[in-house]
Amino acid sequence: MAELKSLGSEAYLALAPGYGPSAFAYGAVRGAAEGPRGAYPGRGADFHAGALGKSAESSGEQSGDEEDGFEAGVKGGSGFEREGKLKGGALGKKPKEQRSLRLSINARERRRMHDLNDALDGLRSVIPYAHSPSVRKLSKIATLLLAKNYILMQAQALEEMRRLVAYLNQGQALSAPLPATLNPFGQSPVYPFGGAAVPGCPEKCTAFTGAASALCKHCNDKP
DNA sequence: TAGGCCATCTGGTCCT
DNA sequence: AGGACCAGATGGCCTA
Repeated sequence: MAELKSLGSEAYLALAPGYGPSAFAYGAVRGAAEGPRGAYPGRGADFHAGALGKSAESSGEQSGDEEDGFEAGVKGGSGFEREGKLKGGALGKKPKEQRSLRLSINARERRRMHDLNDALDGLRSVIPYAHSPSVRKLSKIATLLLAKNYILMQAQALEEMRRLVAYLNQGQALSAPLPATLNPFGQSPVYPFGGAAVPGCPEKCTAFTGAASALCKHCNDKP
């Protein structure tokens, strides 16, 4: 599970059951190239011949998206469509109008899904995981679950920071224990005191948390 | 070959 | 009426 190295935190990897490390590993290992699939026609990516073949062999009604100016690939589709029928919708319209309307609706839906995928790509780009070309990108579900956990951990880190600042400023006693680490993602540690020891370390650090603070470089440098 | 993931089509529903 | 959103269905690709 080398692909998980970049994450470096079990808490961060605590995805929902079924989408945990094993499921995540699947998504991460498949290779970032993404292959022909996941490439949208008209988006500068090659469209796999299989889909085009399917398009040709199906009803022939789904060849595309004139409005978008590209030949839409066709995978799947309902039985009705494959039978060359247009069920429901656009009732009372001529078949040609029905088909035109259907193609328009399909194109809109395709654009909507592309926008959704773009947003997911944006989310992937800000999630700390292996963005290596040799590592397959996260699946959609893994992206969402990872993002959720990342947000939770960031909130946890922020809370510890606030507690420490409050303690140092006011000397108030804090009872709640702090997270063991603020470096869950294998990134370079960021210390709030510019890489220096917390003033008064180690007395204050141990008094604050009962153990060395993850926020104090001096504490973390100790073997 | 089975299972996972994905793109696409489609009809229904809700909103403007 | 038209568009956005959603969920189901379908089939292709890839990996174990």
